[in-house]
Parts: sequence; C-alpha cells; structure tokens
Amino acid sequence: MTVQASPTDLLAWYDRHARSLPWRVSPADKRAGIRPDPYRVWLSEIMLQQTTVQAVKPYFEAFLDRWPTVKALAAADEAEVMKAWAGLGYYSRARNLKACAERVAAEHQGQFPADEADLRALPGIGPYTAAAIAAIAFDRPAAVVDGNVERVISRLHAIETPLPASKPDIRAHTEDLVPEDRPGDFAQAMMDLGASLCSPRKPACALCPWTSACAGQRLGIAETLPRKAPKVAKPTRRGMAFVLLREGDDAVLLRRRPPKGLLGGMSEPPTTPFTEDAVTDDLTLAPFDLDWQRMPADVRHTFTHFHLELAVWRATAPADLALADGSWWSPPEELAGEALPTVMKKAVTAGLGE
DNA sequence: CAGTCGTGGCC
DNA sequence: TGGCCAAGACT
Repeated sequence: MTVQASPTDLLAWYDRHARSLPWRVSPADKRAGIRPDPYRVWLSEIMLQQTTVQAVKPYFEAFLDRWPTVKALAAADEAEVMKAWAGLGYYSRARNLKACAERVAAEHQGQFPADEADLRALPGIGPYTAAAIAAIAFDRPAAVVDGNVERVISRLHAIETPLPASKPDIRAHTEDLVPEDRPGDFAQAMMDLGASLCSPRKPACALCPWTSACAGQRLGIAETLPRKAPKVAKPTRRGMAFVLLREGDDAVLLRRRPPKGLLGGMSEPPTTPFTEDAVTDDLTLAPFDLDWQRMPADVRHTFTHFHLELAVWRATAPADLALADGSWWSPPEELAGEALPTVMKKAVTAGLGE
C-alpha cells in the first residue's frame, strides 16, 4: 500500500520552505495579489539555464538595474549586453536575450506572450523555459521539466532507464501531476524540492513531503537516480594568447571573436585556434612581428567538452602601431568593463604579470 | 540525435 | 584534484 504523490502535499511544503529569490514572488505575496513580472521571470530563467542560483544573483540585479524593462533591453547596444554578461558563460544566451527582447518589443508590444507555443517561438526560449514562463509568470498549467524535475520524477517512479532516453516518460509523469490550481507555485516547488531535499547526493528523504509515495526511496535506489549515459572524456587542446601592451599607457590590444561558436561575440587578446596538436611556440602565428616573451605559467581552463592549455606571450608595441579592423586598445581603466570571458581575463592577467 | 556551448563550487 | 553538477538551447 503506497500513498499517491499529491501536488497539494508538495504545495503545502512549498508554502513553508520556498526559497526567497530576487526574481520570485513568495506564496504569501501572491495571496496578497502580487503578480510576477514576466520580464523578471524571463530574464531569470535565461540566466539560470545550466547556471547556479548563486552565480546568477549579481548578474540579475545588475541587468534589472540597468535595463528595468524588456523595451529598455531591446533598445540597448548588443556590445553593452555582452559586457554585462561577461563571466556568466554560455554567451549565445546573451545574444539571444537581446534578440528576444527586440522581438517582444516589436511583435508583442513589449508584453511577453502567455502562451507556451508563442514563447517557444522566441530566440533562446526552448521547451523548458517556455513552460517555466507560462507557469510562473502566467499561472498556465504547463509541465515544467528541468534537471531538478528529472531527478525528482526519476526517483518518485524509480525510473531506471538512463537519461536522455527516459525524458518522454518523465514528461508524461510530470504532466499527470500538474495541478489546475497554482501551477506556477507547483513548478517552483518541484525545482525547490530538487534543489534542496531531493539533491543529487545525500537526499534528505526523511524530510520529503513525498517520501511515502517515492518508489526510489522504497526500493533503496533513490540516491542512484536518475541514471545517465556515461560521459565521454575531455580531450586537451592547446593554443597561444598574445598580450600586447601599448608603450606609455599599457593599454591592452583586444579584438572581437566571431559571432558564433566558442565564446562567440566576446572580446579577447589575439589568440591562435585551439587544437589538440597545436604548437605553443610558433611566433609566426603572432599578430605582429615584435619581441614576444613567453610568460612562465600557462593558463589552464576547462570548457564543457575540452581542457585548454594556453601559452601566454607578451610584447610591448609602439604607440603608433597600425591596427587591423576590429581590434582596439583597451586602457587600464576600461579593461575590467570589457566583454572578456573568464578564460580571457585569465590570459590578460597572466600577460600583465611579471 | 549527439555534439557544441562556460563557469564556479563541491567533495 | 579531477570529475560532477547547476532552472537548457541550438544545430
């Protein structure tokens, strides 16, 4: 005899234990009639894609402070958006964020659509984010399935089929649970449960509102779920970075990377392509024929699918050096505000060191 | 469908 | 300390 998982039990737990987050309207405030701002919900959901709450918080506050509405963001310079996004990762999100804001401003009169399919048609909004905005911002009964929900449902139903093959099954079970009343809070409750009690390691099953309904718990395999296909090993790629300092003011030469692909649209000191068979001492690859000095320590950085070892070279350039199109001198007081990804900040720092 | 696409914190 | 993980989307 088992107890059926009830949305009501989860919502009761959420009423007591909901996390307080800058983009969230608490259950108490919602009862007082406060509605979520779709712009804030959208902005937070884009930032939270594969990104931790802690990492998102300062970026969310900074964006909201600078661009308080979707119309303000639509009118922003894309380069400024990229600068503000620097360090958060997955930079195509920033480009799609700007494109999405423009579409909402131009095609939806600055109001986000409430319909899941209409949301899904906007750039950067996939199945998860469309459902999340529909549910959280508009209280539509959408099935919101993220990594947290996949874990909760996999355990609740003891699904041993590995991800991603189990996704359709997980979705079906989630749809069965979505309540007509408070679907937005239900979605957030599922994610809060997965982020706290139903954590990847050491789940706190004794405190879970669904413990008596959980097949994974009953079978003693909850912590081992969800199963996942084995991951492929990351290869190591190598490359060179050239930190060029301008004689006199120590401005650093930067350029913009191509709009798509790795670190697309972001800024960098000149680099070589990153490859597994790269040589890191071939100065014919340098952007200028100067007296380059190799810095003693390489920069190491790990991306999603490869490790990078970057040899950093430094030189000083005469102030009248002729620059190619698309590159510029960034003086010391502007360097921190440039659209430099973390790996490129590391490279510049290494190049500035002794 | 499987590969691409960042970063920081965790154990 | 190196792999795992975090509110995925796009191709």
